[in-house]
Amino acid sequence: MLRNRVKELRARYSYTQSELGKRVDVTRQTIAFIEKGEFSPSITLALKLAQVLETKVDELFWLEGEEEDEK
Amino acid sequence: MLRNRVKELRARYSYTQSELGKRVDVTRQTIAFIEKGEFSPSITLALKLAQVLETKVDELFWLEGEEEDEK
DNA sequence: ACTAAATGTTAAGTATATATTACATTATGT
DNA sequence: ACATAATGTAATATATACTTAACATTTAGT
Repeated sequence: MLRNRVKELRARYSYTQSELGKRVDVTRQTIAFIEKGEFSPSITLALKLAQVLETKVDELFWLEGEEEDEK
Repeated sequence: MLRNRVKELRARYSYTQSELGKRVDVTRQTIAFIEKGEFSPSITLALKLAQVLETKVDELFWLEGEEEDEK
């Protein structure tokens, strides 16, 4: 399960979803999806987000709980 | 431009591409593509790789050079 | 030299990230 | 109360990550 702190850090900088999206070059819907945890962004986007939000990727995103694949 | 140290760290652990793939639950071709820098993996995969290779995502992957989108 | 394992690489398919458009709801400022 | 900005959310389309399968080349062990 992928978790993240994007919404929290975005609030800290008082960025709107649109503003943040513009800074990392994606649409506001993409930011919204990420904040809702609906998908796992590319690492390129994650790196840009960490850069803009002045943090480390490892502090912005992390894996939590168990994997559900029993493989 | 996305760069990474996967091949280097994989060598340090003497993992084969297949072994590493198995540990992070992708195929060896996916590992090969990443090592060649052919695409930008999901952050979920990047986190798993960092975990298995005992490093941080920010040390495994980084953005280099200028963005080519003039937008 | 032989064999098997590891890697390089390519093509075609599937899954999913991201864009675009659109509309509804909520917050903010006047 | 009104207008506008910000957010929630959903549908459809496109780009790209990732899989599967296959074959060729290189490497390591005997």
